[in-house]
Amino acid sequence: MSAAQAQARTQTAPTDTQLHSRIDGRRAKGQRRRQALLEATLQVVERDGVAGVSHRSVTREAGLPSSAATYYFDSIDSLLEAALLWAEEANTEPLRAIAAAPDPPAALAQWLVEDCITHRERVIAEYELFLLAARRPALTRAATRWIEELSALVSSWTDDQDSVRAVRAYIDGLLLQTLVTREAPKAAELEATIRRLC
Amino acid sequence: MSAAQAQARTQTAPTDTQLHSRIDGRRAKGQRRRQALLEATLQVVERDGVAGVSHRSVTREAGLPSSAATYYFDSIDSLLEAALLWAEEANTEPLRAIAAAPDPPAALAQWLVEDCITHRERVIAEYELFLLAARRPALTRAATRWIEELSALVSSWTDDQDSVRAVRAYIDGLLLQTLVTREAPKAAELEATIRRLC
DNA sequence: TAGAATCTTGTACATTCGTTCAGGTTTATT
DNA sequence: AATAAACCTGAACGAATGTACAAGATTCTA
Repeated sequence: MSAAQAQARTQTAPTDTQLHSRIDGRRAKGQRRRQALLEATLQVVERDGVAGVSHRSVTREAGLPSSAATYYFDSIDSLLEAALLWAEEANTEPLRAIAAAPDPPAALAQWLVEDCITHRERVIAEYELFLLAARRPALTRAATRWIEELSALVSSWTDDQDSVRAVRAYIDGLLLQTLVTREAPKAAELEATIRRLC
Repeated sequence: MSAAQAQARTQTAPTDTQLHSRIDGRRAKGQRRRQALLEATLQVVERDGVAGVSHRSVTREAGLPSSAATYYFDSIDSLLEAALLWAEEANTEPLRAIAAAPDPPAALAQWLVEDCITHRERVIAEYELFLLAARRPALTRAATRWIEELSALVSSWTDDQDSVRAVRAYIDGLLLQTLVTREAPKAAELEATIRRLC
């Protein structure tokens, strides 16, 4: 019952704001809290990994009552899905800037290296959620978003789809190994390999 | 105390078999059970992910009393570490065979594609543990093993270390994306990209 | 402002978790 | 065969987990 209610609420929320002339304050608060839970979830994943995510840990992080997690999200999975989607959306803007740079491959290489170093925990969190999608179909759509955005960027300077796939795979693999070995990749080498693959 | 005892036991076990003229049956049994716990751990990771690994789930899988997990391993981490190391060792033999094949890049490509399809859960499990190493330094050594073995193989047909790193990263990234998107990679494309990177 | 509708949460429940250790069991030694 | 040493485990502990829902709080409507 509770799950079905939450589901219905989540789905009707967007259309409802259009039906009323004025925004329903109750719904608005709900949206704000949903957002807070997403940020809290990402914080927890960064700090303790996906394994650290529980209704209680997330709500504690967000400063909300523990029952709020059950109330605003059907399940932990839907919370993780939304969190991954939101995390990937944060990459949209940087990727757009890179596409507009004078030398996209160079800009991409530099951004990746910096991201890995200054936001290590965040990148680990993203890959944990990414890999989790291999098990939970509910997360697949969110995970695919990263793949698509990266593809779109690479496609802006090459038309060969095999090359796009290759660059994409190379980047994910390099980041993964960087996270594990703790050895920062060299931007120059990264850039050179990207060019070699196009 | 218990942790220290287990540690000491683990470390002295191998040398002890050399000290006695006959194998100590007690130790032998311990080794057998330790191995059983490793296999059980990998089974659990394949089925339920790293999150599903607990003292109880592993011992249940192995058909041993729940306290056995605490007895034979200091912690869940050391159990996971040993399991990852053991899992990677299972790849040693196939990689050696590939190195001896008439066309290593082609053999590698084919093996990877087949592995991804027929042992999907197993590969997911390996990458989960691999990524976990980014958080747990105790797992780093085990994770590095895969990197080193793959490097050794690629090094057998190219001397350029940049190329070795690139191929390694490409392979890991491709497998990762394959697991997430559930789209099997084409061996021909994989092989072609590997060659392009050398 | 009163009442209705909706949203929110405190609380309780049954499970599962990691850990501990006294006591039992197995193996080696004499 | 008897003793000693090492190995092993059942049972119990407090802590943390997901879930459910009645009661309370808030917001809208008339």
